[in-house]
Amino acid sequence: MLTTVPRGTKDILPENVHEWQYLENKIRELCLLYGFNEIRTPMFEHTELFMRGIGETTDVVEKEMYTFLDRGGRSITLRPENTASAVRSYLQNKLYADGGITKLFYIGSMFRYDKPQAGRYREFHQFGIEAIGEQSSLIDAEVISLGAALLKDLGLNDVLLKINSVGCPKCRPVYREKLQSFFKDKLTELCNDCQSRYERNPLRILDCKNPHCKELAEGAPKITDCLCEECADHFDKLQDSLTNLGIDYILDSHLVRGLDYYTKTAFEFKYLPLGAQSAILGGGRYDGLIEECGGNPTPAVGFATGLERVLLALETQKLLPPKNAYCDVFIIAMGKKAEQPAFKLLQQLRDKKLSALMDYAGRSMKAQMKQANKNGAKYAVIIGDDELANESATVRNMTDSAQTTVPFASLIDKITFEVNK
RNA sequence: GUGGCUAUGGUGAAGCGGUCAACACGGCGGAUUGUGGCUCCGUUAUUGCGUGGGUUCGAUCCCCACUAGUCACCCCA
Repeated sequence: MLTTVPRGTKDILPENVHEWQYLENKIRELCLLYGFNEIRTPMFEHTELFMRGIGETTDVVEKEMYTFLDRGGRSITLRPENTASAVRSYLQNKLYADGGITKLFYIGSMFRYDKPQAGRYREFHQFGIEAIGEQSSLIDAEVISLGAALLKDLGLNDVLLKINSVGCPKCRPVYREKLQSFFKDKLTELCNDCQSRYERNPLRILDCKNPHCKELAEGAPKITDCLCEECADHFDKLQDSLTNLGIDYILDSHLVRGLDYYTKTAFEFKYLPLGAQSAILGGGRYDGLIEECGGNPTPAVGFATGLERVLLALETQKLLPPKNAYCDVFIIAMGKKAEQPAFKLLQQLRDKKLSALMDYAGRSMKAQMKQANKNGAKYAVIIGDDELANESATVRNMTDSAQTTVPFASLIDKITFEVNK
């Protein structure tokens, strides 16, 4: 126990952090380009925020939240996603006061008590964006295009964009009824899950993987045929925008998002080779959430993407950057007398912003050379008895093995010059 | 939460109911005087085979539980 991480968590080790940094850098670069600003909200919030925001009957809230009472008796929950928090912050800090649209993005840990498997962790990381305060379908298209651009920038080509509209409080109930009457006489044939979905959330039946349910669902009314005029228009315009931008998509009337707050646009980028975890980026519009959280009715749209899954996808495609060694100079001190002068030189090089390393164990020349090599040093600087006697160091270029003798007096300048050239 | 599979040194992995548990990589050291990347040699790896029980004269190899990983379902990112 003492030397084991809790189930579903993972160390990101030094040999892999560069992959995360690479991904995060790409994300920040892109968000800047699209005018999204980073926001960092607390890792935990009042439980109520997620219950209201995400929806009490969702799986996330019902069985996946890390909820506990703090010492003051408050019910606290580790954030299972960041949209509710972003909206809370938007309201609390009156970000709407700036007028117009508020464009936010976040990167951070989320927590869900799931059964872990590859690409699914209890602590996982999401990057997401939220555009709050604009109802035009252009912003939906912008959000989707940012997602598409990210995956494309990363080199991930074999992704599939699916879109759908889940309607609004006006037209969804109508559709819901139509669906129920469609399944009414098939009810007993549906799987157990779907039978309970029939009452609670019949839209979910369309999403069922059970082959028989799939069969039964064939010919079910499509929500896109039942949208109210406003939703239908919004959806049409979104498709025009996507086509206009050259973003390929497929319509999937069975695409239903898991969280209650979605309205109108729902979309998902899939990377099929990941199997059950193929959903790498998903989002949609949530025009009702801000009001649900106590604000004025405010339209909003956003997405979230699972960084572990993106990384997994990049790994299968061999798209991750290699870790590059970072060492300009390795100093080799031979013998006790050379130790302090070498140590001083180490500091002087670092003061010049050159990355420098040395060995402290008094190993053999050969062993130290090996270390220099392993660390990817560009130069090795050797200081031993001969060098001390001559007040000069031996500088070895590790790539072409050329060696020169450089007086201590000009050593720093010489090395700095060589490395920076 | 349900079901299947798996669990050997830092890593990848062979292996058998009972002599020192292969091999490869890695680490460390060496191949004449103070020199790396290739090659060769030696050495090392909680005297040990996830943890705890059981069967047995005896288990790393058989059984059970637990833990963890993995896959599928559920759901999601």
